[in-house]
Amino acid sequence: MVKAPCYDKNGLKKGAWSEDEDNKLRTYIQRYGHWNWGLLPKFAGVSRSGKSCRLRWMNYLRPNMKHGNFSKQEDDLVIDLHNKLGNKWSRIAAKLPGRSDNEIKNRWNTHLKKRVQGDQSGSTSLGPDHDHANPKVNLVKETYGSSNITAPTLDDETAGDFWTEPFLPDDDIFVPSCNYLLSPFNFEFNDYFNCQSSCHDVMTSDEFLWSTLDTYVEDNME
DNA sequence: AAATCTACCAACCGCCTGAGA
DNA sequence: ATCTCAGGCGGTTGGTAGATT
Repeated sequence: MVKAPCYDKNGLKKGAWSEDEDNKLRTYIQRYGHWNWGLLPKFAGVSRSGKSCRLRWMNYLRPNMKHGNFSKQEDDLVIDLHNKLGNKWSRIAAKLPGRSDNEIKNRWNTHLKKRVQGDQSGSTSLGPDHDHANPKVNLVKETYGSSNITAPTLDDETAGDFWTEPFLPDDDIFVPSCNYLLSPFNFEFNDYFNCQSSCHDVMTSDEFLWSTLDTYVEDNME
């Protein structure tokens, strides 16, 4: 189901993400945000490309991401939006809370495309409570239910921002007890790191970063 | 029980776009 | 006006689990 880990020519890891990598990336972004995807992996302590980190965050680690089966309402909304927008997965994803463009694309290619093709030669069988006139309403109903949360207006072009704006941590979010994660604003450590890494043309492993952190802590903390 | 096939989906790759120099 | 680069997007790949032979 997942790609086996391997390494590219720069020593950056590829393939499936480990739980440890997920935790490092999640923890870093929750604390400092994704201020620069290109540099973020180094500061977060993961041996991945910035692109890989961005993808992992956007598709899997972001808060409130749903995983698993799509509801009928979600399927209907994807079909409706695909009918209107075509393969604009990011725009479709902006209308589906908790679903990434990648997930929707996969859903379309593996299930919905066949269903739509089949429907063109027959009729659809939607649930009794399905709002045929407005599938968006179905999704909002299901997603928000009777909660007090106010959903964005799905017709609002800015609604996508509601789901993709920078994440602000709250008390419920898991944060490991590492007290010296790299901050882009921690210039003292940055200088220290650059000094320590000067003999390394390329940072080849996160072990190096963490060992440097350990050394830094030993040298600078009581 | 073993081999093969199929469906699924996480992740990668390459291209495009927009911002800044 | 042109170039560079980071971020984003959409198409594709490939590993795995489950189904089938």
